[in-house]
Amino acid sequence: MSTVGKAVSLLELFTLHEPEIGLSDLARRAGLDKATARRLLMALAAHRLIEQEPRSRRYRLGAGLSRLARIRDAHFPFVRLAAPVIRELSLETGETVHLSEFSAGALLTLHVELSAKANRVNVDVGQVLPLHGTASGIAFLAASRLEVVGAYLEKPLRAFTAHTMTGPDTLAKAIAFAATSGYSRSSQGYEEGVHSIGAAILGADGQPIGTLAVASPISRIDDAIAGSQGEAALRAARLITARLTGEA
Amino acid sequence: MSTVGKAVSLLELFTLHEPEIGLSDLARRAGLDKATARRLLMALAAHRLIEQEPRSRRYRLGAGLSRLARIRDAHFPFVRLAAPVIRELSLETGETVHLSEFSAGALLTLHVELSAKANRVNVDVGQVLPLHGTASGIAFLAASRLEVVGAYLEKPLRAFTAHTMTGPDTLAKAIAFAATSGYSRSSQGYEEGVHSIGAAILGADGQPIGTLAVASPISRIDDAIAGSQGEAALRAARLITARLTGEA
DNA sequence: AAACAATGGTTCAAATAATGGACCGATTGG
DNA sequence: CCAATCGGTCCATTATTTGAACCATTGTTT
Repeated sequence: MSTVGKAVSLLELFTLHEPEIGLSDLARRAGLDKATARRLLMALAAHRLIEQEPRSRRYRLGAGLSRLARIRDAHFPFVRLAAPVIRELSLETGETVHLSEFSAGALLTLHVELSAKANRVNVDVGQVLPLHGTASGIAFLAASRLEVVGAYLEKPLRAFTAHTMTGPDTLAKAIAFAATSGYSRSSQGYEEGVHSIGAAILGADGQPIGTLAVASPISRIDDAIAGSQGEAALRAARLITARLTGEA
Repeated sequence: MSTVGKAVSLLELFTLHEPEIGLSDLARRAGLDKATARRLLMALAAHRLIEQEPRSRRYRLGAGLSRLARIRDAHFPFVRLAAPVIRELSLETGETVHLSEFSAGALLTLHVELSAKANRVNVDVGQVLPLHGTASGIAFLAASRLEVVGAYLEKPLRAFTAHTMTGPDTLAKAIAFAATSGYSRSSQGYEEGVHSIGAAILGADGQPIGTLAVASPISRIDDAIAGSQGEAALRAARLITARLTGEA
């Protein structure tokens, strides 16, 4: 791996649950030598992508990241524009709703609005979703150009649960449903007991850039509820698309 | 410079005003070979810190930065922690109060609490403040290490109004005042008719990371009021510092 | 249309920067 | 009090990065 890749993989070790990590720990988990890890951390710290807590000497993500993210978000205000719509959709459906952006062949979860119910689906920001096997992914594929879909379906597809759609035929069917109805549906394709409804968000060029999805415990879902969630998800996705492309 | 440093300096070429840059341009500005720049960009793109617009083939900051910034902000909630204190200070003084973070040689306004009065100072989130010429900046310099201050004062300083302090001597005096009293004072240094009182917020290492400032119409200010605003600003800044560093 | 000057992207021998085992002093915990 | 772990440093060896020369393509100028 490139040196830069190693440095970035150090950054990626930090999570919401573990925002500060010591040197030895970082080196061990990244599979690097302690000396190497330290040199990389120092290089990152020089640009404020990493900070070091002076008391404990542990490392954490730096302010430079916030700065760079602000620049990106100002130009590409996906989350900022979508967040209120996502929240509204969560209140309307009473379920957890999450927003994802397409990036490097997968969907990256950017924002989550959790259901207020005790029995709810939990999704983490930062989670990477495959294009097959999640409602978000199917909705994304359904909005993509055919050549993109074809290229994706050629590769072997991993099954995450016993219900994951891996056959090209069943997937094509699900994609066709999403293409006609405007929303996709996935029952326990990624995690047992979770039902999801997805809809694609489009960029200014009409190509999909991300998705939103309503995730419910399967026990609360029947066809009528799924249908109304689908309509609501589609409306929300179209609203975000319109605002993003300035057609508001 | 380390390879990692070069890669990060590529990221730092993107700004609010120029969020997409082509390969040759990036290489030229970073002082790197085209081939080198591209390899670094590819390494960054593999981790989603950079994206490439497929049509124009230009590069932009990637979604991974937003992800990492979210993790950092969740753990190091500068604005979230400071906002209630800012609000309280605004209510106490009856004036507009704003919060800034040091970033790339200047202060970036992150949060504003406007005065309830009709005649008030308006400040915008996102506004960039110079270190000289604003009360925030003087307070920041007064809390910085001497070498940082020296380096900054060496460069020629722009005058924003007829009252802007640009001479090293007058600035040194203002900094000295801020260093002893804990708060800085600037009268019409950045905008005519505006009087400001600033105080620095410190990180865990004792170095300043940002500032807050009380901004009033100059017609409402006399020395006694300025003094009480200064004491209040200092208390508020210390409270935020304490909460940030966990010494609450 | 032809010539031109950019652009993004690729290759490979040479040069440079990254690597990691050994080591140090300081904490920590049994 | 000792053993284990921590963060941090050193430097000969090694592997990665480097950049001039090279395409193919695009868009501009003559």
